[in-house]
Amino acid sequence: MTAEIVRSTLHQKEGAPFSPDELPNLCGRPAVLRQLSPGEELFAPGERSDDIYGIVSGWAYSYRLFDDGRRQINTIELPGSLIGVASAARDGAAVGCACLTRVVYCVYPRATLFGRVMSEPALGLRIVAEVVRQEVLIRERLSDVARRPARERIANFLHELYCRRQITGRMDRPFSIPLTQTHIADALGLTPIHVSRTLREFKRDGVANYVGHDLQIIDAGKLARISTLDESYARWLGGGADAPIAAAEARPAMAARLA
Amino acid sequence: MTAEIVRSTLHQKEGAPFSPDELPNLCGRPAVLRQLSPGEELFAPGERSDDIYGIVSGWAYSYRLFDDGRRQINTIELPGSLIGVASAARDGAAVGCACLTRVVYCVYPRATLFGRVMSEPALGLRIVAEVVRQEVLIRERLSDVARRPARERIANFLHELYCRRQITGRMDRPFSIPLTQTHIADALGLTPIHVSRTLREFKRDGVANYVGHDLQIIDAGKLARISTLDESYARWLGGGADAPIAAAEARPAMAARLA
DNA sequence: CGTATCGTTGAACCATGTCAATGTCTGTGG
DNA sequence: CCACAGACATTGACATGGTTCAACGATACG
Repeated sequence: MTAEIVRSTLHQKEGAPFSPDELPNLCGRPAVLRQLSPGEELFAPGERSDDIYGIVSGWAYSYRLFDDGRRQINTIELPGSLIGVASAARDGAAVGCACLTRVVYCVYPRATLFGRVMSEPALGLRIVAEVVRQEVLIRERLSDVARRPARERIANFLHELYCRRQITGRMDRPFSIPLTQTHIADALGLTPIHVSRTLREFKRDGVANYVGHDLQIIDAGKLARISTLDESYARWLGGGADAPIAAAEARPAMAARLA
Repeated sequence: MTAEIVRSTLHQKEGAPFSPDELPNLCGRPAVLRQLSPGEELFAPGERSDDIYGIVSGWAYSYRLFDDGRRQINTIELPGSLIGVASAARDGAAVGCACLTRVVYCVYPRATLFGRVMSEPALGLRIVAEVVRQEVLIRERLSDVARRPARERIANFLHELYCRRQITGRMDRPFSIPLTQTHIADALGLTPIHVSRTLREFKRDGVANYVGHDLQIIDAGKLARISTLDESYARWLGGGADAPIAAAEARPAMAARLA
């Protein structure tokens, strides 16, 4: 039993460690639920919060604000995301989290959630898995921003979202993304102007186009071809249809010292 | 007692969740210890490993390798770091971890470490804290790479290392960093050539200079002035001399539903 | 119908990359 | 002790992707 929990927790077969359905009961009893409209904030930069949030439905983004007014979008949060675990590690950091669509989420006081871990250790492992999942996304973004030209960078970003879409709940067709060009720019370290130019090309090439305030993916195949996400990553994003892994059984550590 | 563990885990007062001293006994009994020389790898890209590593002494860096041969350095690992928690989430990712100096580290089979969490839940929270710590570093790096010009980017990077130095064990004076210009370039998304130019300026301005293969910080004050790390972050890096936090006590979650 | 928000377009500029050559140090083998 | 090779760092000339500035266009909303 223990071994099984460990195995399933480490090798996430689902899109995220937590499914939106189970979030309200994560602490054993029903959590507080709230909802917000597009543009509103779960928490604002500089605000000290002792809560952790779980997204039940909708899109949000967490970001950091700089003195000079610039904004760095770190992650796009979809249903199943746990928000605030990392943000609060360093107190006083100017991080915030705002909604892109209508968002329903639950609230866990930190102490309650972590207290629950003490009585239910497997929850701790799942939280580790969730934080790790976010870290993987950010590492990937870092590589993109550091080394890829704007075109690939944007394509990778959109492709990532396209792959994560199954978590969105609805598998719309065509898939549409509630992001402004300024959001994209702030996520990727570009200028809205340059995003505009690049997206213009995407439109010309029949890859993606704005419909109202949503960016619609017209041809996912073309998008995938422009993007440089490798296939195994794309699969992992989509819910870990990764090759099955022979998980080691939990057993006592071997004792040995350095010669 | 529980509340105390939760509190101390969440608001890390030390430089890292784990101290190098306690790493060998993390799983309850002495872990396997190994050591490597500069340039050798704890694990190589593409290698599938079911182990997690804890750095006891020395410097290492974890990185990702691309098809085109490029390398993205994600984090500089210092004593106390837990490596491989994130790397293995997505199997088959081309990530590796290599030594910058002689490194002593311990090895935990994943299943053993996570199995231990089941019997000692507080360990789970400490692992969460460690993963979160790394994530904060990467988010910061992302902001730098996305928005800062090369000069600030490099200054921030060096300043970060300078602040983390107390974890290095020896508080050398002057502080020296075992990184090649190519390492710095690969960490920050720059060209070694441009790093060279910028470091040349740093030398001219009496900020930092190479001595042998180590970059020595000559004037930490000047470095801090060039860098844009905010003060609270610098303190956090240095071991969380953060303002004390009134930690909430662990208590039952309030039950309430969305109206 | 005025105002706000977001996207588009063009022209000029510049931080950084690219290419290519040279310099410096260290260790090694004859 | 010298010759040589390998790994890094330095320097200069040139190319360019992306920014900046500035103006204009479209769409939505009260």
